[in-house]
Amino acid sequence: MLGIPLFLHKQCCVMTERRKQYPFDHAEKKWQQIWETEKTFRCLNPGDPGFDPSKPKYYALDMFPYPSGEGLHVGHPEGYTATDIVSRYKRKKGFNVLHPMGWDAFGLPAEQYAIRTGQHPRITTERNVDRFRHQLKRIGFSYDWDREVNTTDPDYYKWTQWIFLQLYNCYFDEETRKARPIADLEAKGLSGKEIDEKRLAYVAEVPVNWCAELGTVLANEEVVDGKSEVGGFPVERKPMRQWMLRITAFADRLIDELDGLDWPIGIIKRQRDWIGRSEGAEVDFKVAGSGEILRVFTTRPDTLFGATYMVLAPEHPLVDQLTTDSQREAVTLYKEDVSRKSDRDREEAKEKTGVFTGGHAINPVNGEQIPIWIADYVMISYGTGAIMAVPAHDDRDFEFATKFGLPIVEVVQRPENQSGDGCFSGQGVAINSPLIDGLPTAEAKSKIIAWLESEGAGEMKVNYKLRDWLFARQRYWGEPFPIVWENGRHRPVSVDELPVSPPDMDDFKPTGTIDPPLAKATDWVRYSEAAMRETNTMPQWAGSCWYYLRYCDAQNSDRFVGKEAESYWLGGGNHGGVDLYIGGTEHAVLHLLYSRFWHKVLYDLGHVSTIEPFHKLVNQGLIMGEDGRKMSKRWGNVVDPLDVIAEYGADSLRLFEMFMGPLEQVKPWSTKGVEGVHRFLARAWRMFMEADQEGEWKISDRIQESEPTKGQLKVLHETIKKVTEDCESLSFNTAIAQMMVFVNELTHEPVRPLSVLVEFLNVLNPFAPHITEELNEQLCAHFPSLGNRTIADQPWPEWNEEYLIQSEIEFVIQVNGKLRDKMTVSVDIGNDELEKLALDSEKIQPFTEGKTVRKVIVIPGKLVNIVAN
RNA sequence: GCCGGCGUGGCGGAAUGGUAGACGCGACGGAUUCAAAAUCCGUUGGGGGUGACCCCGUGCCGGUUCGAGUCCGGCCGCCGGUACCA
Repeated sequence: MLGIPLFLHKQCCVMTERRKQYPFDHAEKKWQQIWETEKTFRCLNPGDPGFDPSKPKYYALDMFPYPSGEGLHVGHPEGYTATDIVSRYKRKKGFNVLHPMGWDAFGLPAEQYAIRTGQHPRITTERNVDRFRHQLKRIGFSYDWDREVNTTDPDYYKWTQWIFLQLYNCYFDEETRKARPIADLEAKGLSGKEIDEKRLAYVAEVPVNWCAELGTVLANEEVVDGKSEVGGFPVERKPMRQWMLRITAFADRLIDELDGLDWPIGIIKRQRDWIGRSEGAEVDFKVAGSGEILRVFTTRPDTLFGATYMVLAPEHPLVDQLTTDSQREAVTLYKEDVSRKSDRDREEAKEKTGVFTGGHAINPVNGEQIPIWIADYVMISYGTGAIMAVPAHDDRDFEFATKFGLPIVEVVQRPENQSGDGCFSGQGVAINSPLIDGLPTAEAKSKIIAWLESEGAGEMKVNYKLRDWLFARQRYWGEPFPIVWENGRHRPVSVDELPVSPPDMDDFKPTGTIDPPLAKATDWVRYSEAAMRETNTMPQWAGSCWYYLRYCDAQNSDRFVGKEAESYWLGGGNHGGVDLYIGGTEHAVLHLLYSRFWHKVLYDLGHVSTIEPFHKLVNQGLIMGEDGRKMSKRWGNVVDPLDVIAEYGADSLRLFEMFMGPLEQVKPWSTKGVEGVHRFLARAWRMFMEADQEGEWKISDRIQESEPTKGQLKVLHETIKKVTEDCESLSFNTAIAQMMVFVNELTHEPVRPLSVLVEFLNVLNPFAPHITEELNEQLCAHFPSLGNRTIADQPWPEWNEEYLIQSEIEFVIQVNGKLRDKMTVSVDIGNDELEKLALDSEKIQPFTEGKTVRKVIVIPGKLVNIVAN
């Protein structure tokens, strides 16, 4: 195995040599070095020396990555390349462009690694960040690295904690629908306890997904099949004291204020669905033979007369009290049964189950007694955990009633055009409902709600699927809360104590109890004689909620973002907010919702100038492995951008990322495809350069300071137009195709006018910044008339429609919509003449012979269609 | 089940209701070469014809239109999201 056959080895070297069709390796490193040392893409803020206030601003943002131990794969730079092209394009269009990058670096993997190895998460995090930064720099992105942020940096999380204190120190005012300082409440004379109940950051005892093995609570989406997603450890539901954020107060605004946003409709819809607003009524049912009241939520109060039984969630607090002795055993068994089922089991159960409690409730509209059942198709976590069952008009109730032989009473007349029997859950006209008979559903609803309200038996109610945000984690590697506890009460630390840094520890293992690892740092926890520090940390979402704000003014040590910087980068322009935000769909709901929530609070408190943070959002599609499977270690199909760069160069990588297909689409990686765009760049190179006898590259003799021909101007201006429009619409794949067309044409020209080639370098530059700068430099050295300049500084060229006009146009002649002939005629030919030419065409004759020409349609500049039969 | 998105050559993909398949990959043929690689030129949706040309073709069925990949209705398939939300 030791002796590698020599010929193989040799062939291998030859392969590498042959692929370097132009000296990309040297040129790319050179220009990256220049950009680094000269801070070419440094972006100035208002007030900075040299800042040009006359330019419009453009903020192009990437979703910043979690710097994992694996490094980037070629999927990551897809969105980054898109924003980088737009950034470089906009700079050339005369914008001040903010294009930053940073690290979402708190998180579980670094902590898990620390638990296994004892190595401090700061060390691994730093190493991973270095690797990510190195990879990104090798791709040649035009980030302003002076604005790099890292959520684990004390200068950063200081302000994360500061924002938490803003949330802690304000409440939601129902009247103005705005966050207000709690000073308002103090002025009104509310007690400390009453105020604590209104804060946007509050403490509550809530059931959580507790994973003892990981020693932390998990979000619902981190629990799969009743086990932790990471490690597969058992997860149990248990009530725990937790920090919560009152996002539900903003539910309506989070829906309504989506309106002006330029987001994919799918994402808007998912946000709406997640918030899950539904309008209806809460109705009180008295429990027969006791003073208890059972409250239910329904979106169809108009069907109240059809409620033939009631169902409580098995976990409902009144179940035990309602259960009669004869049913007690069955109820207890059922509850045990349900508690053993995982959420997944419960969801997948096809057959409805449930038991009768023995108790009865009284329907407020007609005084009828209806049986009370418990069943696991009713969830304790939604509405009131109890429903009135209307089997005639609800599919689930219908299924349940049919199975258990419960009565079904129709109270909505289905419209005549909708036939069928069984359950009807649509809108119709109320029947068998004395108070509302004959009314269509909408009116019936409002009348019955008015009646309930007058009787004190219910009220209109809006329910949301959205829950308050569980904001605490039992972890080490996260932002500590700037909170201390004294005599069972919490209070904030003073702002000048920020940042509250995590203590240095060697042992990051979970404590084995519900106490977070920070509890082990007893010196740190003891804040004073009487007060103890909060030992929970914030979830990873916290740092990513506001990083786009910090980029505006990343070095500011007095404020989370300077007022002027914030209002310039986020407030200016036609709309507010980030002008372009590109990232994956995996953040369609949570990250974007949480960010929007914080932003709105900061807006209400006067700290930011827009109601929404992200004006335009685009999701890039996943890049699959070459085998069509998702890129993962498991399949061994992961492609490292650095390997691609070593073989074909960064420009080829960038170009191929964009050439694969539409940005939003899922598409597979292809090494052959990279070779394709690499060949294109090599052809572009050879359009400028040729190798002399010694194999040295020099400017081609065919490039001359000559007048361009009409044809050359035409293809150039077509290219400028196409690339400009495609940059605006993010259709980079077709922009590249057009540039290929340009190179194919110009390559064949015996003389290539300098002016034409220079403009081409301008449009190619945002896509392939290294090769274009290198060629430009060579041109400048050879043609003194160009002066000494860089391509990135040159303005984006305008296209001239005049050059696009052709003197002769090829017309298509159709008979009955089918292509039969083509002819080339002068552009200024009249429609009548064209029509005549078409009818007289020899090739057309056979198709019109013996037929009557009914109509001739002439589309100027395109075609003639003869209708004949 | 429900809600999105998408079905176009061997493959990735182009096509303001107006020449379907731009551009790229692959394949085939040729030039160059001792030979190869690289490069350059040509062909490349299917079928028929010596040929000029002809017929068929954008998942399937129907509709609107002078004209449909594109618009409308109904199906089928794939991908993503979501799930007893009362």
